[in-house]
Amino acid sequence: MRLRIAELRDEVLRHDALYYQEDAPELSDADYDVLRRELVALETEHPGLLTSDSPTQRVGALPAEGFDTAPHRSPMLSLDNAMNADEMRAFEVRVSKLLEHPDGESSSIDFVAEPKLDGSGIELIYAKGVFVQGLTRGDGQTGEDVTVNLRHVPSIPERLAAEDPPEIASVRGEIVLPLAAFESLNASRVGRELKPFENPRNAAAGSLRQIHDIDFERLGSLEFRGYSLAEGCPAELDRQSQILDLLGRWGFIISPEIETCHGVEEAIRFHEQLLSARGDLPVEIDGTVFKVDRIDQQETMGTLARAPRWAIAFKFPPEQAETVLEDIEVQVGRTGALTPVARLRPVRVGGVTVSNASLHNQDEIERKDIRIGDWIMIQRAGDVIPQVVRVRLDRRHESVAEGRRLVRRALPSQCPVCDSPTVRLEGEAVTRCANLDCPAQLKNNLRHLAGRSALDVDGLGEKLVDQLVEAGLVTRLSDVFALDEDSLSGLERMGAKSAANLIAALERARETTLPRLLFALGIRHVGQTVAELLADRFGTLAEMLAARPEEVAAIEGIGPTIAESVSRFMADPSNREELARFGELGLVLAAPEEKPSGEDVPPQSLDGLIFVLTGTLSRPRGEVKNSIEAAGGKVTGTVSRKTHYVVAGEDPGSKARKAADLGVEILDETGLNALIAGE
DNA sequence: TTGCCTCGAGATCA
DNA sequence: CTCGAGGCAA
Repeated sequence: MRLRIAELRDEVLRHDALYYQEDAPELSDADYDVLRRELVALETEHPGLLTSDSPTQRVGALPAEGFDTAPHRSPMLSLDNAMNADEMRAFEVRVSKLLEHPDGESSSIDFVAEPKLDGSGIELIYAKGVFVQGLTRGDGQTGEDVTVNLRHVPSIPERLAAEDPPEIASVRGEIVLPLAAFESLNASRVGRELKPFENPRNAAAGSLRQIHDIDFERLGSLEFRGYSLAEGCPAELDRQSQILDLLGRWGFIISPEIETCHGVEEAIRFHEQLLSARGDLPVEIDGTVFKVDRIDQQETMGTLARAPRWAIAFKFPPEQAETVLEDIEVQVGRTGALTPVARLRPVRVGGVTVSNASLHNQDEIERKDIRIGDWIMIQRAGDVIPQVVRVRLDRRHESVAEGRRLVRRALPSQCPVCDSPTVRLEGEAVTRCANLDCPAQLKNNLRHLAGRSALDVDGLGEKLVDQLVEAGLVTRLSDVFALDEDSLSGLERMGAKSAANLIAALERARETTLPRLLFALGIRHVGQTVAELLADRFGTLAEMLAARPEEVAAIEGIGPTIAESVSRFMADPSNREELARFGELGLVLAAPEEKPSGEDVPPQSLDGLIFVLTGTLSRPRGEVKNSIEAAGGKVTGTVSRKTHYVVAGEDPGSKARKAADLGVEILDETGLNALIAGE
């Protein structure tokens, strides 16, 4: 027995090395799995023989903290949505216009229709046909490197089945957990006295983020389906449908339901058929994705910052459920706004259990005639946020109708937290607590100040903020910087170590930058963007405090509302005192940090320049536009004094004349390319 | 908004 | 063992 265990350990270690270091596994994942499981089983049976150097005990090869991040080869964008057939038709009109189709010819546009998989978006990189890296979507620019986990997903080929694979291929697709696998995985988890997963989507996304004790059963039940090739597409392919075929030949699973539709009406019919087949599919889907099939047309249309213009996600109607509105609670936000929140009898909808939903404001409650005790219909809109659709008036109980139970509770005239009078300004939907020192506002402001894009105070979370305010340790924002180990002792879950950590975090947070400070203050209408603008314009806090309202209002991108709010804040004596106190308590402003464009992004040769295109260019306009935007420039439609360059192709239109009139420089394509190249 | 994962550290019990 | 914080994904 001892011998067999030693043998297995050596084998597993050897294959680990082949797999992770050499990138040349000899065993299939399944065979490796068998080996490893035998070892685990024997060790479990004979705990006496378990040693710490066994590969089953090892976490070594994995990063100690979280996953590394890595940039995507090109941004992973999202898709525009259509919620109904009319929005689909509007999409088709946009497409036709961009392709300059005369009316009536639109039926000639081919769309590839693919089920919209409800999983987790992933990019796989193949170098010379070998799987080398897999990333989550992340923020679209940068994702988490989950390669180690993806190597155990059976439908991700280790090698592309290609004669002559591209140097680099970037295959994008979705990781899903098929329903059958979800069921058996949960059965097995229950058998092992683990909590079953709530829904396949979260189980799949969670599987990718495991870092210890890779769960082979879990990863083995995932499925990857490919849907695009962001890099490495052979030049002879000119349609999305051909790319899908290629991915299939390379060894990827492609959704079998995929079809090409001619024109929008056919697309709408496909979508309806898919909806009725939804329940019979092996994986969860939440709509249909339509892409313009021809790649030259995609290029002509181009891509916006957020999403390509040549694709759309036609979503299925959101799942709805009925439940009882048990109470309406009133929350006080950072700005003092009172928000009514529905407390619901928990109900499953769209794979999760919903028990809260915002009711937004008083008008909303009245418009829908929502009363405590009502049966209401809820749905999850836009994938995420639960909303109250309507009241089931036919199910309204007599006692609710007659108002014997608490009905249609208006937002109170007194703040539920501090009892100060509330106000609702003429023409505004929000009701506010007028007390600037309201503890609820203070708590939220403190949370905001501690947030990652503000002063970034590590470890200062919601519970701690509650305690600090309730204990009276913080009565205004600057008080956080007066905290010390002594004052913290006595708070819940606050031992010596936690206290020291918080003090250290505050010490780090004391050194910050002007934009972060301006954002951290929670000035109305000042988010990260406006804070940056203000900091760019004024440079120092002293300048900021000395700024005249007209100067603030004159900043490009800042309108009268924001300017008014900023000026008022800066003029307020108690705010000025607060700012001074921050300084006294050690807050210092360092030079502004590098803009996020810093390291990996090449220098932006066209930064801030505005272009107008005219005439026939050698490439589709969308392409030219993309390359200008990729270099940091902007392309607009009309020539004005703000235009920096007009790019003129073959027989230019009136825009070239206008440019000449306004004295705007005119470039040909050669000139443009030189400019992009940085000359 | 919910569900998932990880980490550090406090709380609890043998 | 449990909790709080933090991060990620839809």
